[in-house]
Amino acid sequence: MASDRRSARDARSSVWLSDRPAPAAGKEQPHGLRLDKIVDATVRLLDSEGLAKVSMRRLAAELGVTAMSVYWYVDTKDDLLEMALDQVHEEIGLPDEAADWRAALRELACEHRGMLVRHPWVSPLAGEFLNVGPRALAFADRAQRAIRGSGLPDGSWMGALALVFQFTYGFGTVEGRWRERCRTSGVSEDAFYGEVMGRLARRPEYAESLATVRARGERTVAAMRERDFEFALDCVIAGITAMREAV
Amino acid sequence: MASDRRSARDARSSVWLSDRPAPAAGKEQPHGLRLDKIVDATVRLLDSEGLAKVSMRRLAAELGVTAMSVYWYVDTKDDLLEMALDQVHEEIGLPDEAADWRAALRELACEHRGMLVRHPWVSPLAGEFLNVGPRALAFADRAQRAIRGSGLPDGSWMGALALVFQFTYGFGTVEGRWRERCRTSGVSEDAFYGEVMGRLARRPEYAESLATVRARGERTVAAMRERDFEFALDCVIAGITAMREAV
DNA sequence: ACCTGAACACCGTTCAAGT
DNA sequence: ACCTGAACACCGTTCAAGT
Repeated sequence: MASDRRSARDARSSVWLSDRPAPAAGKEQPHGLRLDKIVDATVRLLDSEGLAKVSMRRLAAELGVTAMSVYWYVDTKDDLLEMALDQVHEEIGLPDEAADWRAALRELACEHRGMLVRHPWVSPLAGEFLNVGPRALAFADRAQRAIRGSGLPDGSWMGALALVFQFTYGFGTVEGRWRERCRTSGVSEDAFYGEVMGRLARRPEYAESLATVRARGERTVAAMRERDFEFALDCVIAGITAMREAV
Repeated sequence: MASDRRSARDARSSVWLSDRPAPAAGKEQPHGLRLDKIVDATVRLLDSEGLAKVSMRRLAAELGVTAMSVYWYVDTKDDLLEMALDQVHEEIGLPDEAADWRAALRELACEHRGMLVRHPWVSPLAGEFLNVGPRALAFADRAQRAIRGSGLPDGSWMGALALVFQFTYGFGTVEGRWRERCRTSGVSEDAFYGEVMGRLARRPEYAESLATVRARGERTVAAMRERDFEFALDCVIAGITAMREAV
């Protein structure tokens, strides 16, 4: 519980790997504070204000309490962010255990991307921390059961998973950041895309490059994105299928 | 030039998309300051101290100048970081134009990963900014020429590139962060890996999951990483090859 | 044209004190 | 056991002033 806290957060550790029991809910306190309420408030604040704007003081204000009260429940801001990071992994829907490996991988990839896009602050945190909380591990676990059914030799399992989920991580990161940028500046995605393309087109050296980008032939940013994501997923599945015999 | 600066950095823009000419070197000033020297110093500081530790005051100290001097050459810290971000893209070696598409994509993927690992601060910045500086575009441009030779229908080009380079982005991000963590805490990668695995093994619910991770059968973290990366690349190439007829 | 110093409105966190 | 207030050592940036 909160009373015996880890002394300091050393550079290589994680809340989830401490020797203490995992951060638990506990019972309601006089001021209505409780670890899980604090984490929920953190997630809400991250969603509405973005990672850069979230501070311990701002969060405390949201909870109707002083900044230092939060430190009774949490050792450092990083620990709190790590808990918020794991928290949103609960949103990732896990495919039915009976699903075949292709369907399962596809569903997990879509769910992963969706979570990253709904919470653009997740990407930097997932890159910074180990991301070994219980919900993140349940997701990783399901992915591993999926790849075990692919027919790949077991030495290739982790490589294949890295391909799928590092791809969704990168794709979701860029997509989420792009959409957030448009949202906060009140510009439609298509208008912003047109603006960026127009400015790049003024540099003659990138003419050929822009032609490649435009070759998708879709009219909206959203349509191009779906096309790219779908094709990439098809490509991965086809690649795994082909590699089953290749090794 | 520095004298007529952009007024303020609006949420959706980038130094590279401003109406003004691209940030240029200019000539040496009395105090030895110059934009390119400032950017170089920023890169060095980011490499040695990490993104979190780099501040305008710290950078200025490194340059033997007060914090506010830097603001003569740069509008905001974000603009400066964007220039540092583009700067390191110069390290990415571009394959010979005669190389076939497979060799070219492989080389670009390896170079991209290498850059990300050498500069772990690049990942968060590449996620945050548009990354449309001249060096980043030259890299993107070469990748587009490579995929054009793959035989894929042109509507799939961007999807295939997204797959390759979002994967290398995610892979390089995790690898770089992991190595930095080990470096700053003075633990070997293998010792740290053993520690994390040991702690996860105490949770019985992840037994099957850990078995999957261990199936790679390599003895060092470095060897596992190379195996995963190689397999993922093979898989992408095989996938693209297979998709040429599929569409 | 270039650089400085003081100031403003913030941070995360420590520590002693309150109830 | 839980919460507060003051303080410390920082931030990015503005602004008026120096040379």
